[in-house]
Amino acid sequence: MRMDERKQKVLAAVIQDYILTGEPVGSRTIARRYNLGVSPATIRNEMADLEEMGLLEQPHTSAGRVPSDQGYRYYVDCLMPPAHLTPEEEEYVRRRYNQKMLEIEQVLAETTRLISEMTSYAAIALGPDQGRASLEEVQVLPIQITNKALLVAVTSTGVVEHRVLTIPAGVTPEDLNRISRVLNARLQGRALEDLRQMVLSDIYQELAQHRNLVNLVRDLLQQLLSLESGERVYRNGTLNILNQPEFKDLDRVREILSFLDQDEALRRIFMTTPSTGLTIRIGQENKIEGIDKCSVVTISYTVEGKIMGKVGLLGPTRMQYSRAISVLRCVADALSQTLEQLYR
Amino acid sequence: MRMDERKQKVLAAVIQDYILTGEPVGSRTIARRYNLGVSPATIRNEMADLEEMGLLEQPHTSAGRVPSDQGYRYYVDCLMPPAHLTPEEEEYVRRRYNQKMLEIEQVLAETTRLISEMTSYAAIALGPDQGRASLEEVQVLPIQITNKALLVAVTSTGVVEHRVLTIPAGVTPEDLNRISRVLNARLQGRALEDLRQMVLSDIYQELAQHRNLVNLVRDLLQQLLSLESGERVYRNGTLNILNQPEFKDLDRVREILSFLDQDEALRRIFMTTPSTGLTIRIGQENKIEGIDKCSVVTISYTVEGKIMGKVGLLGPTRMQYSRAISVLRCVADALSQTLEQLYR
DNA sequence: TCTTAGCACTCGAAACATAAGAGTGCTAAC
DNA sequence: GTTAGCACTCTTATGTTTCGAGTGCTAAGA
Repeated sequence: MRMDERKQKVLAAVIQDYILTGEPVGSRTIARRYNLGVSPATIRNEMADLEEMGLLEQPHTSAGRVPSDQGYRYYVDCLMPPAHLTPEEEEYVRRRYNQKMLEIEQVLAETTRLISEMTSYAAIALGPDQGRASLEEVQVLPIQITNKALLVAVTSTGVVEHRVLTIPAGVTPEDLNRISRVLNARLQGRALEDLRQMVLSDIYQELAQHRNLVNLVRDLLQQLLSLESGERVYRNGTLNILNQPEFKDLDRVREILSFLDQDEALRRIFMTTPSTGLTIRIGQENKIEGIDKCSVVTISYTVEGKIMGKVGLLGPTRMQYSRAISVLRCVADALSQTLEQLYR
Repeated sequence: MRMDERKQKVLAAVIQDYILTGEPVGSRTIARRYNLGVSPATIRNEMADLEEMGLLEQPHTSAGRVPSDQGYRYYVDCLMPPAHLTPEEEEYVRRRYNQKMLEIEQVLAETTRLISEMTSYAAIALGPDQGRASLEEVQVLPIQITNKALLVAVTSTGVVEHRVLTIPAGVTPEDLNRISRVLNARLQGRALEDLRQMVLSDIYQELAQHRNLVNLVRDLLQQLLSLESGERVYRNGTLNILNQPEFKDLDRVREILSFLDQDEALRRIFMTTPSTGLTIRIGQENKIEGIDKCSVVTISYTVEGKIMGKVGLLGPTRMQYSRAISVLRCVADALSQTLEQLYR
């Protein structure tokens, strides 16, 4: 069956109406609201064709039509009018990034907040891969008073992590200083995920000459290896799905919320997404159990042209795709610029 | 009306049965399952009395009885048999705290995880008041490569916070060292909430002699003032409420989940609780909008006899109170001990 | 050949009716 | 004071009816 222009118009009308109202839409409604210049009967014929093509579905015989995943897909690929944020909204996004934020974690947290606020869907984000990031600075700080020290590590992605260590009696601040120097000399510029395979025994040899440092150094290296080396995950507005009329079923809600609660699950969303540009996954296209009634839109953000991570949102398949896309485009843009500055 | 022994037995039976099954319980059930040696008719009379006393309620004429908030209250205060964890469970709790955890934040996160796991309710915790904690260490670290520095602050509660700073060109590591020394000398032992009222201008004067340090120092002091100074809030297992049959209503679920989502709301829960020992708030006793169908049990944890913060849980008024209490007691105990060691 | 008016048909949602069952309160007997 | 008996109440489940929205088909018209 061919997809002539009128079919396209009908399909677009059905989807737009359904996205707007959430109710199955009938031929009469289309004829009335969108003046295509033909009668309901004609539209009925077209809709029957579109159903046969797999683009529309009928919940039951006497209901209107509802878009199928494929229908949304066709709409998104071919029919959807391009949308832009208003200048005011673009300005608003820019302002939100103009706050003083000097750490990527803060920036990404703010990003998810912004996305969920502007779309009313659940916003998610994936931080840069810490494993590939290199160590930029390692310091062991003495802490007065207690028998503790602080291991601080800064990676090239600007993520700061710390670990508290117990130091054995007799270890002096000078010892710690020496340790810091050696660690920096040996580890600076090395990728976190390479640490595991590196010959840390060298360092161990060099530092553990003194008896009382043996335990400390072992502990320290162990802590270094335990630094989070995957991509960190951010989320915001997950409770927004409670406002979607299609999720009035408790079991489904539980399923989705539990899903969004797990870092690993969110990583899986991003993993199965091509690493570049904007991606839209509609319903079953998500090969992931539990969100097959949802759509996921993601976009990557970059620094100096290199992809650093991704941000995205999750909502019902009945999503305002054009809105979602324009928000994500704008936000990813502003985010990239912000990070660009951050790393300069 | 007097509360004789038989009434107590009937009330206890009704509540225990209701907690177990979640269904309104009738006189027949009580007579069958709990052998009080009297007939359903007698029990009916007692239940009518208990209803008149405000301890039981009837959803409708032909349903069984359901405990009222006051009924639970009487049960908790006077009837509930004391419960203890099994030795295995106590051992399990101890083992969970035997992991290497050197930071209070980690300990509290693990604590909420443990509580929600053991009770299937939502676990919440309140960290120590950072405002009253004193600064134990302030350091400004140079970071190689970039034009950034790292402000690290450690408070007496063992909380570590960091802030990234931009440093103007020309500032040397020695400058930063000097700044660290001065800050430490001036601020060590001061409470965070006193910083605001302190004459920071002294420090400003002392440090900002050099032109190029002016901005940095101003920035630095500002960051110090921005250190989180309230109590941090922890939560875990909030989605457990989706499993409670009494919360099958989406609106109620939304209300509670949104509530639990806000740090401020959680603080309010703890604030309205007397600062010592174990507290149980049943239903409307929570003077807080949105959780008036819930019960909250909290308990404080201490270090060297001083109250540091609180942990607790939130579930339906139909809660296994004795279980909740014994879990919280045991956990709070182990938590206190763990922190005790941490601070030694 | 395409379009459309007309109409019978389908199916779900809502309204209503009925029956079953659980539990109560009351009364009178023990 | 206790309890058996019984009428009564109210919810839940189930069935029935009605209503309306929307369809598919057919035949007439352009």
